[in-house]
Amino acid sequence: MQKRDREATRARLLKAARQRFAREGYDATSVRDIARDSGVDATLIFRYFGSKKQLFDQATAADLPPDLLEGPREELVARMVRTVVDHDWTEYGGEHPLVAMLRSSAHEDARQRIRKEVCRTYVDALRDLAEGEDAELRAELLSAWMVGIGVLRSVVATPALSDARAADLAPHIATVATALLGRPMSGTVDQKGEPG
Amino acid sequence: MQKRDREATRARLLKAARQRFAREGYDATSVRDIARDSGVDATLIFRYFGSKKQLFDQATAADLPPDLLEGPREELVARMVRTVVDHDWTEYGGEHPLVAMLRSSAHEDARQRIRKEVCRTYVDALRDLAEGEDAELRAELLSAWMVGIGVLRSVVATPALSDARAADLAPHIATVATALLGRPMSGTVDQKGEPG
DNA sequence: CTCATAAGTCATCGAACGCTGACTTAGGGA
DNA sequence: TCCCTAAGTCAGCGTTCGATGACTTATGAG
Repeated sequence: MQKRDREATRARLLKAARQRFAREGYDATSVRDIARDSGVDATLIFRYFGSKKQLFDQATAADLPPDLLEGPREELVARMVRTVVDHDWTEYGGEHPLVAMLRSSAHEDARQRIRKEVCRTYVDALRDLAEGEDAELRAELLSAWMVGIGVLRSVVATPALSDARAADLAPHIATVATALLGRPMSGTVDQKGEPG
Repeated sequence: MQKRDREATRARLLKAARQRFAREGYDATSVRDIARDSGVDATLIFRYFGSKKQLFDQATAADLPPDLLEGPREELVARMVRTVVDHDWTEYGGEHPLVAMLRSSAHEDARQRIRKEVCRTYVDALRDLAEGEDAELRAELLSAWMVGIGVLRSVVATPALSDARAADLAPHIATVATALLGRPMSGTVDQKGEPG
């Protein structure tokens, strides 16, 4: 028996909710499921979060926009791929939060969240790199690639991409990013003081 | 009042089911929704299809693998993009069937369907074109792009890609496909006897 | 027209859903 | 130790879900 601790209980609910919502989507997840997973009474969900919807919003709120903008510009795409491929997303049921949220994309709220996140994390950052007339379109095309890689990895589970690490993708990333952005792009992220 | 016609009623149910399941996913769609949309009594769903699940299977059964393999090999990717971007998917609620099925990807059955479809439609066809050591990986990377473009268009609804026609993407498709496959690829589909 | 049959309707089931208000219990300050 | 308060429990509400079986009605063959 654990001690009574409001914040710890809240955290356990949030963690279980994140995993359930990621793996099974909003509709297929019941508040009773989340309560059972976390070993917490279901009614506390409403006491602490108000409603299932508000729990979803808080559980899937992207608390972690990784430091994509830090580092050399020519490594931006490589850093994006690393967050999609190498990052540990076990907190989100092992799937990239964006891919996970696609499962709940029947609801307009979730769609807007996805839209905002994709634009903020990928398109906006890439548009600056893509110079020329249709910079927006090329930035979106490269963003589409990132999202597609995430989808094929964790939803479609296609053989080669599922097992691939970011390093395996590096040469291809460099080629495509360079071709699409019209400027030389690196496929790998330079690690300070790390042996090559 | 329309005449009693088993096949016509079945077809109306299938059509309504396709649109509902595509737009809102499996869980957010109730058999009563489908019945209301099609103006048919809900119990006929179980009489004609057995269960909601079997209706879903039949409604989303890909009856249309477009003739992707017909035509010049160097136009294969361009043909794929056309089916994603230019094809009229109003029968599926205006969204590409694969993207629509992603909404139901919480269920393992749907995931397997998606996996089979992606592999059959995209990866298998592209692997032949990608010569060299990691042909499989490059085929999957290009497939990921196709899927990602579909997702950004209809789920994320990013501005430039949503409005784009296949012709707008042509030069970029040619560039990326050529770079990834290591052989010259066309960005457009040559139309027989059609003025350029 | 008759009427057997197939097409469509109706009432309703049990289970699961999100959610609520009244209740019980643990735990630290006095 | 007492006891007030906050943390956690419990029974159950109203609704909706997928699904069933008995019923009614239209329709075409004879």
